[in-house]
Amino acid sequence: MSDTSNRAPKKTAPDSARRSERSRRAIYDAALALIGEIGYPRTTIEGIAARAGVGKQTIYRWWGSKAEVLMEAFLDINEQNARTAAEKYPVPVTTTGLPDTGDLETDLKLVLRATIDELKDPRFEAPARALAAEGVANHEFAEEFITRLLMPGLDLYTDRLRAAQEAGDIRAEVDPTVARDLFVSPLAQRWLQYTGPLDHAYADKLVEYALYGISARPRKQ
Amino acid sequence: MSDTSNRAPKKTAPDSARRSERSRRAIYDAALALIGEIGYPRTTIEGIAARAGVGKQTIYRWWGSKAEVLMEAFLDINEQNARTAAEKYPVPVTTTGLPDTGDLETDLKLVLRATIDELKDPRFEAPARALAAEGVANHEFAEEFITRLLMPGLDLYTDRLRAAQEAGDIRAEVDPTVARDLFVSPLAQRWLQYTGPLDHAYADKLVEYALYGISARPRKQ
Amino acid sequence: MSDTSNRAPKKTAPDSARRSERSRRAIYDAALALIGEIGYPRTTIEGIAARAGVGKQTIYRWWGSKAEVLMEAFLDINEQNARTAAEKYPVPVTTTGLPDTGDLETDLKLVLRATIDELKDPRFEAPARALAAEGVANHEFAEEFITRLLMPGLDLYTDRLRAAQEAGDIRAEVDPTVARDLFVSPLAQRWLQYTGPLDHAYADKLVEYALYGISARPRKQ
Amino acid sequence: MSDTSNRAPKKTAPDSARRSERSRRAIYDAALALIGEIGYPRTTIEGIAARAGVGKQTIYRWWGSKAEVLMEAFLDINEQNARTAAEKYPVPVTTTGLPDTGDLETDLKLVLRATIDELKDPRFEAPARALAAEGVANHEFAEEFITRLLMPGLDLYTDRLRAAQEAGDIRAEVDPTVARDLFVSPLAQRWLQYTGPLDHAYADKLVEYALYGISARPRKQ
DNA sequence: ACTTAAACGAGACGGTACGTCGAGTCTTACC
DNA sequence: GGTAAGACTCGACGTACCGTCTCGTTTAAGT
Repeated sequence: MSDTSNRAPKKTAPDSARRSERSRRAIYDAALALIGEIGYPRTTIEGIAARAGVGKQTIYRWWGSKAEVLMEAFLDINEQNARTAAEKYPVPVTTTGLPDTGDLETDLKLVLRATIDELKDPRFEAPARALAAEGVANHEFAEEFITRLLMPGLDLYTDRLRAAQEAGDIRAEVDPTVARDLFVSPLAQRWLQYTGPLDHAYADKLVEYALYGISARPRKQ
Repeated sequence: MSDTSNRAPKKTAPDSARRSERSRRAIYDAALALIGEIGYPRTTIEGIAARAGVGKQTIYRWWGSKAEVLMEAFLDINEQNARTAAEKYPVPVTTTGLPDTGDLETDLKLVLRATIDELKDPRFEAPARALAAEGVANHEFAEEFITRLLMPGLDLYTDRLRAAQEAGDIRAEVDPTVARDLFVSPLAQRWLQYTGPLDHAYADKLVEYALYGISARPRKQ
Repeated sequence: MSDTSNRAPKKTAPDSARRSERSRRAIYDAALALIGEIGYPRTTIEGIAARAGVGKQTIYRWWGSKAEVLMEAFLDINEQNARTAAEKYPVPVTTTGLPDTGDLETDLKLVLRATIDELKDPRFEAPARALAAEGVANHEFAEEFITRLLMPGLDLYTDRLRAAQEAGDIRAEVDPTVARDLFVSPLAQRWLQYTGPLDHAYADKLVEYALYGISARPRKQ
Repeated sequence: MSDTSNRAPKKTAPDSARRSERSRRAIYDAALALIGEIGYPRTTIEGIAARAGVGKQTIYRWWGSKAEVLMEAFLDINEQNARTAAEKYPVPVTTTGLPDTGDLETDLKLVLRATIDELKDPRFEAPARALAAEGVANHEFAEEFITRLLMPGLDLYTDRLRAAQEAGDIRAEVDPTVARDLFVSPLAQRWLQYTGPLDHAYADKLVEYALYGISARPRKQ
């Protein structure tokens, strides 16, 4: 049931059974709070430790870097959200996947709009950007970031599109992972790089253009 | 016509007329070399100064941060490339814009493939990622980064698409900036976040899907 | 008995119980060595730290300035000398005070000669001058310098003179601290300001003149 | 015959005939003002130049260090004082020497008291201490300091004492330079090292003790 | 009066050290 | 053995001045 695998130990793996749950949570809380208040670069390990009422060594024992702390803090939030959602709905959305009402266009617009709303959540913004930036700059970190945080979200889209393809709503020769990028990447870039406004109208246009094409002429051949 | 005003002075603006061109170039070279060799985070202002054979104050006098140095180094490269290109071709590509042979699909594939090749250029990689990461994390920096480096490149796409629209190749009601994202953002995200392979086949698929849509059914209404 | 209070803390006083004795001695040694080798002004905190194999912060944690380090280095030497002397002689000189053979003139000549020899000790010269100079220039520092280093030495003279007065060797109305200056200040000035040769003959003359006066005529009244 | 030679040039001796008198005075004024306001160590060459409205190079051209500037500023003050005094009195004091009324004791008390008053002049204090401190720490500088500033003042005492000796007021075998120290050095040390109060009563006692001795017994032999 | 070369103000430059901050390691005392 | 606390070594930060080096601009001498 519980996670007994050690993560990122330094010398001799610490005994995670004796780990202080209290400190772990305090560290997550302190890290997220500080990043929200003073920004990621000015958030220091020392600052997190002091705010959490924890020794520095306790952080270094269990994590390899500030970025790792932040990522696990995020994963922890996800987990809690999932648990909370599970209480409300018998079968949580994040487990089932994206809604499938049979109307692909409507479903996609709905989900993209929701994604945009989530990206614009101010509590979410600062730490999420920090995490993304770390991933851009640091290949090694990116790998963990992608597999543990980013991909699970993207796969929901891929799955929904694959389902649509099987239902005959999407052309058979289309690669679902590429198709997924047509919807998701523009959102990602507008969020990451401020290349334009990120609103519901944008989501709707993306869905229309991607589904039916922008060309005024039929495909060659 | 172009911007000759001095930028980013500290206390009492230094006299840019007396600025040492020699030092400026040495600093760009040192910064790019170090970022390539040891990575952006381990590249320090002190390291750049030492490598460039320059006093630290000379860097702090003209730039506000490591990121600013890097950005201007990039702009400087762009300028030099433009100058070099101008010698070869009477009318440089970057001024004219993207190629317009009349065949939109072919043109787009060509340009996207070239963009991908450029993104994968190993000399380009490390500093460009550093710059992008800095932009993701730091809104203030992002603004300059976007207007001075990112947007000029994106606008070439927008312009080409607008031309296609005027030529009747793209539906009239399509927003060219949104259309542009269908091609460019997937590349951006795959490069920034390693969400999938970034190759010529990918570029081709993107163009096909975006131009003609992925839907197996006609648009509603 | 001795001074166990912590001194000169910066922000939140560091815990002197956990202080590294090893580093403290290394810092004293490095400071004295550097001052001897390259002189006081060219001796830097960074240099001391590097030579002592110590972080700069360790110096800044426990001392407020280069001068304070030097003074404590001196006090440390004094302490060690006292300890060493205590091993040789059951009752150390510095505790007993100046010799009192009953012959004031001889005693004073002996002690002044010894003082001159000590002042001319080459190991002693550079750091002692630096300390004195710092005291001349800086009133705040002077206070500590005087009470902790200078006065204890001077008081030995005052005490000896007071004893002589009680023995009837010195006129009753003479102020011993002023009398002390007649012997000590000329030495001090010749050492500090090079106003003349500083040798045993000088000491002898001082004693004779001060004890019996330079006037060829009797006192008025 | 007179000294028109340039002093302390750097590379090729500057032409002192073309020297700007205006700048020279401005530099003296700025140096003394700054030392009075913020203290000697925090007074910088750059600060003096800025305050004097002068280029740094103008200082480096004519002086070798901050201390040299200060010393010449002092000599300049002396000169001006001498000139001012010369206007009042036909034969200036500093040229004639100390007063010689025939009563040695009274003369010495008068002059020592005047010296003490001068030492305690607040305008005089900060720069004079700085100069003295520099002399203590730096042998090379000390030499100039002594010959040009200190000794001329001390010689007045020596001369007066020699005159007294010739008049039969002081024993024939007494060395006047040593005798001089009995009066002057205690003042110097109390001023330099704060070893006790420096007032008129102290001056009086010094004169009495030095003239007639502190011993209660006659000289041996 | 005109020419010309040096001194001048200004300040950018390559450097060194400052005093501070934080990283990551290590030690001590507690539980 | 994990923990809170914090001293330690190390290295970079951004600042302040150093002393040197151009730059024009006065300015005084010598034509």
